[in-house]
Amino acid sequence: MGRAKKTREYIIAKAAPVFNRQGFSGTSITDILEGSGLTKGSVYGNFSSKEELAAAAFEYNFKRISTLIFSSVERDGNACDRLVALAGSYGVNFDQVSELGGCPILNAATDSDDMNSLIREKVNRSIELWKKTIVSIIRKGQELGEIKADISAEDFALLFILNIEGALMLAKTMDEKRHLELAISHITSLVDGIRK
Amino acid sequence: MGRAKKTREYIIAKAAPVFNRQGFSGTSITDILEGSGLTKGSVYGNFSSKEELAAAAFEYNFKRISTLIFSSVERDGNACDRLVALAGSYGVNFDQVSELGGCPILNAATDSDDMNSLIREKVNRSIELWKKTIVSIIRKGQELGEIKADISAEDFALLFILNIEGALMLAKTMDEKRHLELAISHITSLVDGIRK
Amino acid sequence: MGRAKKTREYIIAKAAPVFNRQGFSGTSITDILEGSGLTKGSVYGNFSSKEELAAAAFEYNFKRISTLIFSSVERDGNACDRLVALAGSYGVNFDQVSELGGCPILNAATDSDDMNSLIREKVNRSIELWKKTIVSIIRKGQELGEIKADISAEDFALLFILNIEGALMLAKTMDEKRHLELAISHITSLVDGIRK
Amino acid sequence: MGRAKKTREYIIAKAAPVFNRQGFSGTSITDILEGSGLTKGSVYGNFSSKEELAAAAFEYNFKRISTLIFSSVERDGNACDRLVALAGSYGVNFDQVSELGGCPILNAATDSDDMNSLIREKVNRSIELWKKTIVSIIRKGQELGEIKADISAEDFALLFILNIEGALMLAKTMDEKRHLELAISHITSLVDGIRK
DNA sequence: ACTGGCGGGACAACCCGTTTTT
DNA sequence: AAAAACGGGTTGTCCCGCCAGT
Repeated sequence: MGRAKKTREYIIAKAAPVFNRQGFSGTSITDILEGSGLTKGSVYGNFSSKEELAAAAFEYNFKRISTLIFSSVERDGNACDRLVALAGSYGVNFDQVSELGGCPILNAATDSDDMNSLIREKVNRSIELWKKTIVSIIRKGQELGEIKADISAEDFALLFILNIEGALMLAKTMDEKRHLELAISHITSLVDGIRK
Repeated sequence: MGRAKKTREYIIAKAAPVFNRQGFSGTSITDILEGSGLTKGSVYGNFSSKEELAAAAFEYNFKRISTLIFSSVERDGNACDRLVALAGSYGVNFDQVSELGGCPILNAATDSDDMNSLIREKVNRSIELWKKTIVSIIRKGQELGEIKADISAEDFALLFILNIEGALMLAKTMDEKRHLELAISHITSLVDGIRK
Repeated sequence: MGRAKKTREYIIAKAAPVFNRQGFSGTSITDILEGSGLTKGSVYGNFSSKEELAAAAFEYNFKRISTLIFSSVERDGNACDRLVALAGSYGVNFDQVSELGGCPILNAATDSDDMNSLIREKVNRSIELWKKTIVSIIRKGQELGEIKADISAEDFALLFILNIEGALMLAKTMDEKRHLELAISHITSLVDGIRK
Repeated sequence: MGRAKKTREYIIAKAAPVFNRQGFSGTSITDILEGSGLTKGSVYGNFSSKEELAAAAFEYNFKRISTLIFSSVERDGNACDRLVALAGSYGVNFDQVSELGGCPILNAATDSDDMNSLIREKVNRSIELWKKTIVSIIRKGQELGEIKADISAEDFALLFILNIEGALMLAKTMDEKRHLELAISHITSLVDGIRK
């Protein structure tokens, strides 16, 4: 990685949790600068606007959380087990995710400022990516006869996501990790329902 | 209603959708003033700060959406039918809710600015209220033998809420009303599962 | 005193120390209202502008302090003794004057906002009045042969005033009552110098 | 001088007479901006608050007036002559001082807004400095046998200052330079009184 | 008739994201 | 790449007019 690239990455790493916690318009460039040794010059030398930085920060956040979540899911094995493990991973990593300001998808999707922006686009792409991952687990499970064939993989993936996101919101707002665990066990029983 | 009270209500009514759409720090007092005929004098004469106004606006939004949603649910009848009707009501009223900027609970809960504020408190109270309503429907159903007695009313209510909220987020972000309907039919099948 | 007159006086009495302490532009109408039970309506019903109120407040302050200072000076007796007593009176009443925010003449004269205003005029008239009082004491003393005849009463009066005012400024700013007492003893020796 | 330092100095130079004439709360940042080619950004880039700027402006004013006054006083020579020259310097430079808005010490000390502020502190330090200068002239005179040894240098200095300040106030308010001259000639005779 | 207090809107101080200069 | 300047935006306060209710 070149030096320029490195600075860019450093800025993003510093900006990411701040944007995730405070939202786009709640975050000022100065907020990001504080305690980072950065200067406005270096930020605007690397990003053409606050929005571009925020977009890069979102991607960084998403990748970070994704890595965290997916790292604890075996790459192989029974599809149902993998789904259960994936859901469980949100519970296991809840505290770490909270520390970074919560789920970046949930935050960015509801951060109302970025309507019509390039962030919105990235959020949608991220959800699609997430969905696709789940869909491919299910499809593979169906091919291997581990999951009922007449189940809509798309719908199940969506249900999975929406349960996690809804639970994350509730857990964070009400400060009740239990609510997330409730959703996880619900998903687990859902998975059991499609098991062949 | 006195003149002052009326102005106060008018300000809240004008501010509510703007806050709901743009979030707290994404909304400037000027945004609210624009096209409302209001002036700063009248706003700050009636509210001591932007935050106080935002809190009042949240309450207004919540009450408005609640009325919308609950008005289409029969006050009497079978508990399961009522739960299904309640879930369905989110689908029926989706467009109207969208017009107001989406679910105020979802918006306010994820609006990262209001950590530690009086809005946060109101959001939590609103969720509790919503939960309590569902719980009481279930409890009544259990008493009348319409719903299995061994079901946790609390957990079911939470699951209900988190499915709706997660779906609302997905539907809004991806502009796919279908996702909400998916959650509704999921809830419907969940209700069928607890029917006696 | 009619009721209207009474309200007017009450407003002035409440406003006077605030203006004396905070100056014209440093004082907001709201400052005066606070903790007085007054309302803006009543203020603007009785005074056409903030400036008019400030002018009335200055007069009130001046009269109050004058009364305080002159009340301890015998109306008759030796002119030199009366001058010494007058000077001493500033020392005796220093704490009370301080409580009201200091010498209104000094405050108003140096309150730079009221250049070209009706307050400026009132300040000048007040100084003239003060000077005249001292001049008349001296003149009477000269007529009665208590004071040297070749002394300029005007100049002596001016010197008297300017010593008191300068000392008041120093004493207040540096929080050293001693500085006022120094000026008083200086004036005392000055008086001794013109005694016949 | 670096560019930043230069801008800072320029801002202070522009702000100083405005603050001296209009007082702290009577001066708005916009007042300073007007006709100076300055922008808000540059002001707040160089000063963290209005108060900090006002404090810098006071120091600038004080230094400027001090230079004006003390430049016409010989560094050597008879102590009494120097004291007389110093007093006289206020008369000679009265018009120039007036043009800058009057004596910054008098103005700042009576500008009621800055109670408890860092300006107040600077004012006190300035008076102390002024006093010390006079005291050292006297002390030196006493050592050289030009001034009576039993005179309190401190008290004389205070008397000197308070006469000048009181006279400055009177002269400015009543628009009578004569009053200042009266004080100067009074000080002159005071000096004669301590001459050995 | 009068006064309490709501409303008006200009303006306050200060901060923002960004561009220009060094 | 950093520092400084920019100027329009932010929330909130100001003084004051004016109307509603006694």
